[in-house]
Formats: sequence, structure tokens, C-alpha cells
Amino acid sequence: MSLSTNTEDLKELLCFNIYSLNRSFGRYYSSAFSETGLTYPKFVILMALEADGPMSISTLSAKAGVEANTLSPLLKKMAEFGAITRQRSDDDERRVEVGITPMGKDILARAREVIAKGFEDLGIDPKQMIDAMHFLEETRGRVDRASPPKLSFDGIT
Amino acid sequence: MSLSTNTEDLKELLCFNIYSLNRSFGRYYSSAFSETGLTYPKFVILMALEADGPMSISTLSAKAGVEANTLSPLLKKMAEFGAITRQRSDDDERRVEVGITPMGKDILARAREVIAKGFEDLGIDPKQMIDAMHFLEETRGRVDRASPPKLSFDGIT
DNA sequence: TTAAATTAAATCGTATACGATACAATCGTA
DNA sequence: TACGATTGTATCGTATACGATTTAATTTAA
Repeated sequence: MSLSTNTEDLKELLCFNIYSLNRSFGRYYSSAFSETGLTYPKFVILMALEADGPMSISTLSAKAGVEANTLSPLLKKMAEFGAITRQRSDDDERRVEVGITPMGKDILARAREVIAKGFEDLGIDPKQMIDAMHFLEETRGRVDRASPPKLSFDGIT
Repeated sequence: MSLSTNTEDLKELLCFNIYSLNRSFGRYYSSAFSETGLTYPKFVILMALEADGPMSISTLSAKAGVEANTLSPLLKKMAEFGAITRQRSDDDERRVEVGITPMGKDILARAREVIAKGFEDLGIDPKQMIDAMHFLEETRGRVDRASPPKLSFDGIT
């Protein structure tokens, strides 16, 4: 699908471009990290944990923009592996505090190298990227705040 | 872009912005389409089929940028529902031709209304969007063509 | 012209994702 | 302070995704 000047098409294309590029990045990183078993979502988790120290699952959920029920099993596996720590809070028995381990930090450091190196190879124009990222952030805010219109028709399963 | 050490880092990563906005759009559309059971990937399939007529699964795979093994079960369900047709090619028994049905067209038309309506509400600046989309397309091409550097370390599962 | 490579789909295993639900812990309030 | 509301996690069901493998059909080559 190419960019036409038809407004109707453009509306549909923004989400398609996002959808599509997201999967391209996913394949790219899964290839880059292949030997390691690290995935992009796990990378995001390690980034957040290293940056903002131990935190509860719900806090991490908010930072990474991923639902807590998605993180829950993921964190369990990462803890079993040894990349993160995971323990019930004493203050509030409902909460589970997760933090990065030295092993996790090591993995993260290496992943960062991969990304930095790969990024240079991509040859992306920095200025364009900054503009685009502002647009993406702005758009994400709008989408998150919006209440989408609903139209119903016989369901497709 | 230098990868420094803080959380703000996540926001500075292009891939994070894409990852994040993609899920926001996903939630948005799943809400918009909720009564219908239509999902964004299915919408993309219907778009492609309506635009470029009946085609094989692998052709559709290339157009939508989704692997054929992802489409295969999805198409089967959509055909059972009646939104698309699905039949072995006579020329080449390996191929399966899929096409959109009148019901599928109807669903697509209604989905387009939802999207158009919702899009106006979002209040996105058209010029910024066009620039961003060019950047996204360009970037996707670069990412798809790139051979990511690989660094290995003990696996995380 | 038959065997070897290639191709198209389907299937399998695994990893995200999310809404709905369950459940325990904590909080607010009558 | 008892009890209903809320909160934090975990679990369940479903829907994508993708790589690896399988199977069947077709093409290429020897």
C-alpha cells in the first residue's frame, strides 16, 4: 500500500504503518538477540528496572505501557532465569517488588551495544526521527485518551 | 541518538515509541470494533483483499507484511464466518486463493466508517502525519533490509 | 524422466498481549 | 470497627505473531 493523497486512505494508513513497522522491529530484534533468547518486551522490562530501581508490577506496567497480566508470567520466567528478583512487599502483601540482578544488568548492557550498533547501520536521519517521535508520542496520548466510536454489525470471528 | 542510562531512555527509543503506539492503536480498535469481533489484523486482511482482489495466501502475506503461517489459521476462521472465500487453485494445487465476499465488503465499509469518525476525533495534524508516515515507511524499508548485528551471551528464557 | 530442490500451506511450539475473572490484602466509611 | 469498595497479582480464554517442521505439489537438473 502506498501513500496516496486521498484522505480516507491516509487515515487508514497511519495505523497500518505503525502495525507494520512494529513487526519489522520485532523481527529485527529477535534476530539480533537470537542467541540470547532476549526479546524486545523483555528488553523494555530490563531497561525500566535498571533505570527506576525495584518497583511493583503495576508500576512497571504503567512505565512500560503493558498490562500487568501480561507482565506477570513474563516476570516469573525472568526471575527463574535469574535476570530479575521478585518478592512480596512487607508493607503491602498484595504487591510484588521486581528488580534487576547483576546478571540482568550484564544482559542489558550487551543488548544496548547491539541496538546502538544496529541503529547506526540503519542510517536514519536524526532530525526526521526526532520529529517523528514527537508525533508518535503526541498521537499515543491522543489515542489513549480517546473513546473510540462504536459501530456494530454482525460479528466476525 | 546516544543510549544513556535513564528511564527517559525508553521514550527516546524509536522502537519503543512504535511498540507502544501500536498497542495503543490495538486497544483503541479492539474497543471500536468490540461488538463485531473484528480485529485490526482482520481489518488489514479485508482491506488488502478488497483492494487487490483474490490472491494466494503468500501474496497476501507479502502485502500485509505478516507471515503466511500467521494468516493461515486466521483466514480459515474468516472463511468459516463468511467474510472471505478460500479455495485451492486449479492451476497450482499448492496455492489457496482467498477473496472478499459481499459480507466482507459490508463489514469493511462499516469498519471504515468507525475509523474515519474516530480519526477526526483524534485531531491529528495532517501535515505532521504525512511527514511521519513517510519516515515510518522509509524506516521500515531500512529495518527490513538490514542484517542486525548479533551479540551473544548466556540465554534468558 | 526420475530424483533433487523449491515452493505453498498447514501445523506445532513458544511468546506476547489483553479483557474478564478470581482472590487476597488493604482502605474508606458509616 | 465491621464491611463494602478498591487495589495488586495471578489465572483463564482468546488472538496474534513468528520460526521450525511437515507435507504435498511443482519445478529444475542431472
